[in-house]
Amino acid sequence: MPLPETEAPGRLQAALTSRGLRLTRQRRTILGVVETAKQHLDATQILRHARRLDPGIDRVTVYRTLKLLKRYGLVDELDLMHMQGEKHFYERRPTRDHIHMACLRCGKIIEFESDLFERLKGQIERDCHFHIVISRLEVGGYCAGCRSNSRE
Amino acid sequence: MPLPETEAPGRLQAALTSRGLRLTRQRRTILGVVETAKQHLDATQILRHARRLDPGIDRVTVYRTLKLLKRYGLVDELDLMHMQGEKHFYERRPTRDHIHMACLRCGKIIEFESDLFERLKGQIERDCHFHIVISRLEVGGYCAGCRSNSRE
DNA sequence: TTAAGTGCAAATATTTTGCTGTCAC
DNA sequence: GTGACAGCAAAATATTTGCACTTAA
Repeated sequence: MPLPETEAPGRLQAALTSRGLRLTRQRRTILGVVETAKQHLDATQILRHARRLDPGIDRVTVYRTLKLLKRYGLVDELDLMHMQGEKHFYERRPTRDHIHMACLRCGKIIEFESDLFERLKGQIERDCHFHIVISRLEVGGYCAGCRSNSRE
Repeated sequence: MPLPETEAPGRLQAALTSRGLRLTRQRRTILGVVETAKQHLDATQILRHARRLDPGIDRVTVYRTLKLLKRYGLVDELDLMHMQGEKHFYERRPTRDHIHMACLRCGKIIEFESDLFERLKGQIERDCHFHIVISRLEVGGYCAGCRSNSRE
C-alpha cells in the first residue's frame, strides 16, 4: 500500500522561515526538488534537478542547504543499504516514520509504516531511558517480485 | 546490559575459507582488528590498528577487505547517525541483530537487543512478502546520562 | 603452478572551507 | 543597511581502479 503522497507543498519552506532562516531563491528551489521528488535523490541528482529550474545554482549550495535541512530535522538522510556506492539519499521528513526496504536484486525501494515500529521506539525510550530524536530502519533483501522470478 | 562479547575468535576467518576465499596475512590481520575492536571503527581507524600488527598493510587492502566482508555478510556497515562526518563504521555481524543508539550530546553509542525488533522484522517479511537479508536500525537522541545532566 | 590478492600510484567521488560579492529581511 | 547567504576556487576526505609483483592453495 502506498504512503500518503505530498502534503501541503511549501511545508518545509514555512518551517524554515518560522525558524528565522532566510528563504533564498536557491533554497526555495532545492526544497522544491526534495519535496516533489518521486524517488530518493542523492546530492548530485538534487543538484541536477535544481539546475533545470535555476541553472546558476552551485553544488556547494546544495550541500550547505541539505546540511541545514538535516540539522533542523526537515529532511532525513538515508543510505538505502549502500546499493549504489556510498552515496546518501534525502527525503522530506515524514510525519510518521517509515521503514525503507531495498531489494538487493532489482534495486527497488519500498516504504512501509508499522505500529510495531512505533511500539519498538516506545520500548527503547522506556527501557533505555533514551529520548529518540530521529530513527532510521533500513532493510536489505528480496522483494516479492524478485522472489517469484527467482523461482522460475 | 552488555551484549555477549566475542564468541569463538576466528569465526570470521573460518567463514571466509569455507567460501573458497584466500586467507591472506593481511585479511587475517584486518579480521582480527574488527573482531576484537572494543568500539566501532571506521576504515581509517581499522587501517591504523592493522598497521600496528603489520606495518606494510595498505589502505586499499583495508577498503577491499571491508567490501568483501560486507558482501559476504560477515561485517555490517553503520553510519551511527553521521555524528562525526560522513564516515562509515564496521562491526562483526552479530548472531542476533541489535539496535544502535547514538547520543547526539555525548556521542556515546549504546547497543540494544529487542524481541520487538525481531517481531517487527517478522511482520515486514509477512506483510510485504519481503525476504530480509540484512537490517539496520539506528536512532539518534539523548541518553539517560545526558538527559539528567541537562536538567541541572 | 597459477589465479587471487597486494601494494603503489593515480583517478574519482564526496564533502567541506575560505573568501568576496550579493540579496533577503 | 547589514548580516546571512551564494558562488567560485581550492582543499580535505573518502573510496575506487589499473597494473605489475607476490603468494595462498
